Amino acid sequence: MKRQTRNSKTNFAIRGSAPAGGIVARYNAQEIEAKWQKRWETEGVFCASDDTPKPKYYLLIEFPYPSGQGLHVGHPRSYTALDVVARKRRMQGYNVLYPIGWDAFGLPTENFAIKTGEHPRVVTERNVNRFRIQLKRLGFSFDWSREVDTTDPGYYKWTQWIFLKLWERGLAYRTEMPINWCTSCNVGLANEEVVGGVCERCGGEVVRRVKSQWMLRITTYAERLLADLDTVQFLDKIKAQQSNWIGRSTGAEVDFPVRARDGAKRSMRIFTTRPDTLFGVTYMVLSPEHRLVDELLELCDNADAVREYVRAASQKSDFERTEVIKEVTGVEMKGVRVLNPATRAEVPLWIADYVLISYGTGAIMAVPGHDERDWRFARKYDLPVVEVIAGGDIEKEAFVDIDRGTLVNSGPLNGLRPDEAIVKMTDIVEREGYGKASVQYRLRDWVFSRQRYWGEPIPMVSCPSCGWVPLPENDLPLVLPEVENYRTTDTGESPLALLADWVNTTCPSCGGAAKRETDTMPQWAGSSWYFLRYIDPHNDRALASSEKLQYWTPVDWYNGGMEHTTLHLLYSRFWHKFLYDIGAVPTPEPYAKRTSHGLILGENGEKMSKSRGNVVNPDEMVDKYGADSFRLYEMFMGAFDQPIPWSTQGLNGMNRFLYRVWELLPKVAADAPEDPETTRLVHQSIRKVTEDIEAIKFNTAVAQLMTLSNKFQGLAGIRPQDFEIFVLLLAPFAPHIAEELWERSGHDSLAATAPWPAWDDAKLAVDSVTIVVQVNGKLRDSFQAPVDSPKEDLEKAAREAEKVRPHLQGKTVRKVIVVPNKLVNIVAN
RNA sequence: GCGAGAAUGGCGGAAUUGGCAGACGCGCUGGAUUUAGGAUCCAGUGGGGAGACCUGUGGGGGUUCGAGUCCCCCUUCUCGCACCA
Repeated sequence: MKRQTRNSKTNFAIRGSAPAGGIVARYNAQEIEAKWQKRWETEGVFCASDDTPKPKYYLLIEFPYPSGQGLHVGHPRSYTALDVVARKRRMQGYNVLYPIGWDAFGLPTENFAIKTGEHPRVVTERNVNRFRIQLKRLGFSFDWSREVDTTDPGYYKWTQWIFLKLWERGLAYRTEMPINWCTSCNVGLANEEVVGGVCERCGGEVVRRVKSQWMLRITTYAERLLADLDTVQFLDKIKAQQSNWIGRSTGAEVDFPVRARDGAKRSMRIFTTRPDTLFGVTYMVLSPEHRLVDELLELCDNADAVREYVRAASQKSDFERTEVIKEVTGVEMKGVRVLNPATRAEVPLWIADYVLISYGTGAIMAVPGHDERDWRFARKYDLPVVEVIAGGDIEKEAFVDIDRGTLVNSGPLNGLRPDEAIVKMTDIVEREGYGKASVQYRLRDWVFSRQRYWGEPIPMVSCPSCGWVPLPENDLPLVLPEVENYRTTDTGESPLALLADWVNTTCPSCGGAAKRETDTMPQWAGSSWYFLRYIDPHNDRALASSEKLQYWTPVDWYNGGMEHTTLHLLYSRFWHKFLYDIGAVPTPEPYAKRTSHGLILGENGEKMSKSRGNVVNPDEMVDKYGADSFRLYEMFMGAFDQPIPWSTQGLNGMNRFLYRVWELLPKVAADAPEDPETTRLVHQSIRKVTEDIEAIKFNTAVAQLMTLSNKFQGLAGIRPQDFEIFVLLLAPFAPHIAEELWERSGHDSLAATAPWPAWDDAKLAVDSVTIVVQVNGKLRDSFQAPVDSPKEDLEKAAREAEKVRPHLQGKTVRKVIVVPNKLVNIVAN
């Protein structure tokens, strides 16, 4: 029996010793937290107002995917951080919008449905309910009245509407694209489901299957997505990732005439960032998927070998094609020659899969002397290597340095530096008419189709006479129909393809028989604009009213994980810019400021996951220690942007801290004397907590609160005004206990709506400072001196300091450095 | 390979216009109180040394009266991208 009692989940603090006098009840987190959560909710304290003279502040977190596992302790790190900011902003007089919703379409739910046969909607609803309960227990100041759900037809109506607008503007189109296909599950896989070249679930072989799919022309926005990074406050590393992903390169496109035995006029266009090396071209390369390969196939002397190479390349998975970097392969198109327009020399034409069809023009000029890949290839197939930039040793390796070297063997470019030669050659190419300056982006268009059930249906109809026809806006939302089976079909179509009644429809344009699109949208779709819906979540006439958008956009502060700082951020910026262009939103950028948090790892320092068995459940933590301790620990555990292992013992420490804070209450006394040191610490704390929250240094803000609490603990009596400031500073971090202490301090109003404390610079001033004395840079002594003492006084005092004199014995003082208010360093030998 | 970031006690981490290294917390040690302790309170806690002192921020150089902090070189780790012409 005894064992059982000891192991039962009870709040440790309840078992603490009775407080002095026994007047105040012991700290009971559960009781306090339930009480204040209820009061906040009944009074609607955290509902944002759409009609107030107050300045607005819009805080956004990445909305959660409601998985079957429920919340784990990693989720609340971001939510708590911005909750701290939200609560502080309200106290500072802002009208704060801090919303929450569900990114509920997606694979795990669908896979669960496939396994159990339960409808994804039912599963989603259950998961959302669980998440909601879990989040509410943590006391976040979300405006729950604005909750959105991407799977709600009232929501995805507008996701579909945006798609129609994109189609109208020519930004949505269809093309053949390969998908990942698991040969064992017989199902199309998302990239993240392919791990190490095999299916994540069954370990089966994954091959590429070409399918016609919807694409979004994000590349049209590449330049603006890059340039406008200058107009937003994203952490530098986030900007760097965005800019790397867009990957702008400048260079030139050059047309090379192709000579084949039929004598027809053809040319091959290439992109190069190094037009300065044009004189060093020794062969040309087409990617295996290039149009010219088909065209030239029958004109070359080794058609069989070429056909075989192209076939083999197409069989390779993406994984194979990119993984085996060291081994380059290719095949020459014998009998076909390419003319270098600059030198008039003929060079051979090769096909190699190190050239990608998806970048530039899918064809390159090979300069083995000055490009590593070309060098490797030339070595393997014994192709000539010509030096056109002196400065390296091209026998040993390609000389790719662009900052040094001199052009040689290059006619008009000889003697120039590479950077000069690039400019000059680009001019020549343009003047002579066989090329032009060009900019290329690494960014690819966005594959927008998923052959899945649990996503937004794409509102398009395929008509044999009209082609692809959009649904009229009035027909939106196109509701996801019920199906019997959630598996993709054997042909790789979405399960929707099996619903003849749904697929077969009439063409909105000509009224003839037509078929609906059966692909659905990717999970990225709903999450690309959700922050706009929070602004006006129940509007059925627009995605949000323009007045409300005018007031609330842009999001003032968006925080999320580093794992979403490329794709999600880029996609939503793209959609937002598009919406801006069609006049649907008032700002060109969605987020004014973006920060990111580090991952919370398991106690063993490894990534938290069910398979590793190191997942920590926040419910258990809250049961045991309370939401306030939990929130404090999430903020205190380490630098916000660093990954950090969880420690339940550390959380226990926060519980102890709150217990000590609670025990301060009986010491608060109206007649307590003012202690100048305490007053100074109070004002220092106001300043530090105020500034640290803005600087995302939540851990040091909490540490300052602990320091102040420790100071209070050492006093015989605490002045009420000092204690109340402490309570208000604590309120954003541990809001429940703060409300309780605020109430017990005699307030009827809420701490959540009290004004944020202001510090007084005059109170920070000190009248004496500690002066450190060094001899030859080593610390020997220290003494107190009045602020701003003259240098002479400090030097004199330093020379006479007790522990200093022995170190000066028998030495000559060469120099004395005096830093006012800080230190004296005596140099002697 | 490219890009970004990091390396400080037993652990998480503080400290950068260069000026007392280790704030704050965890853990640990000793003590008090207790029927009991994963409760609470008090004291201690980078390493070495009885001590005055010596030594110490991944490694090696440098600048400086003075370097965790600035400069050069190197090592290791984390994240993102990866044959992008």
